[in-house]
Amino acid sequence: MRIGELAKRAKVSRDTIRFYERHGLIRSGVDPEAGNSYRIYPEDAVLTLDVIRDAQAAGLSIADISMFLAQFMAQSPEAEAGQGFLEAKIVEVRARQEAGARFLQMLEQTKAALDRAPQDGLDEVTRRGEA
Amino acid sequence: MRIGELAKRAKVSRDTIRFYERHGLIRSGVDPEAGNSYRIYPEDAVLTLDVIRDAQAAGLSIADISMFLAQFMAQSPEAEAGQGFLEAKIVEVRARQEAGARFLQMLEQTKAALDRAPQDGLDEVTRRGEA
DNA sequence: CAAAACCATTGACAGTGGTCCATGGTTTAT
DNA sequence: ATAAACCATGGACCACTGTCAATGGTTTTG
Repeated sequence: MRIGELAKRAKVSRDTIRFYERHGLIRSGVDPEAGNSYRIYPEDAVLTLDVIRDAQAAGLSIADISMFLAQFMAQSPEAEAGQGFLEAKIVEVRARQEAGARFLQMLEQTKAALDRAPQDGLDEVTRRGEA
Repeated sequence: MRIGELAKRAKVSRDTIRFYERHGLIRSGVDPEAGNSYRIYPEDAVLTLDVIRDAQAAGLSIADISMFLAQFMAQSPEAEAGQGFLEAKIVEVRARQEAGARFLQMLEQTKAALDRAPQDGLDEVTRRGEA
């Protein structure tokens, strides 16, 4: 498919796709039949873009995601080097998820306290936090 | 305490503390006794910096965190306005946590597949993904 | 067939989250 | 009392993650 359709299906801008492609997260080719310079993206590029979104939510940088996708796609037996990378990212992401979960609880407790007593402070949460 | 001690205790740089302060995430005063311009930070600034870290892990921007802290500290009954803000952030963070968890699973599965068969592709994960 | 819609490439621009440096003052330790 | 360590302020600078605009070519559609 061409960039416009991919953009629409994956809900990202064309420019973002080009940005990712420049950074090696997405690959494309050209149709040799057609005499134009239009890039053709494989169907699974949509899925790749979904993965990129999730990876970003997990806190990975573009460079990280590029590494990950290389490992993930790895048809070639060039693994080994990236073993440590995956392990490191797992540790990192787990920590970030835990921190995020902690903060989510604070958000929820804060809202709950404010719902309960919209006109005064929220000592409850603060006291609970001190436990 | 002074900025150096806070920096050490919270494990952030002095410049980062100043950056946060400029953006309203941290507050400080000066000791009127001392004739200097050194800023004094309250004990709980350490905790605030911890919260900031977690909030960033949850994907909040500095502006968001500023809003949140204002709600959280809210001694004043100026709540109401921020009710919707908290709700919105909760929804947002939950979604991000789920996406992050999804990606973490991919990471784990990819590593597992690579551990199992370091020299060939990782069709298992791919096939599982297609379910 | 002409306009509208699409595409590629290049490079400038923007917002975010810091970091660094220069300058000059203050405190602490030797 | 002097050097080392600390502090404040201001502004320049940085990496990252896009976004936009200009230019010129291609396809689709009415």
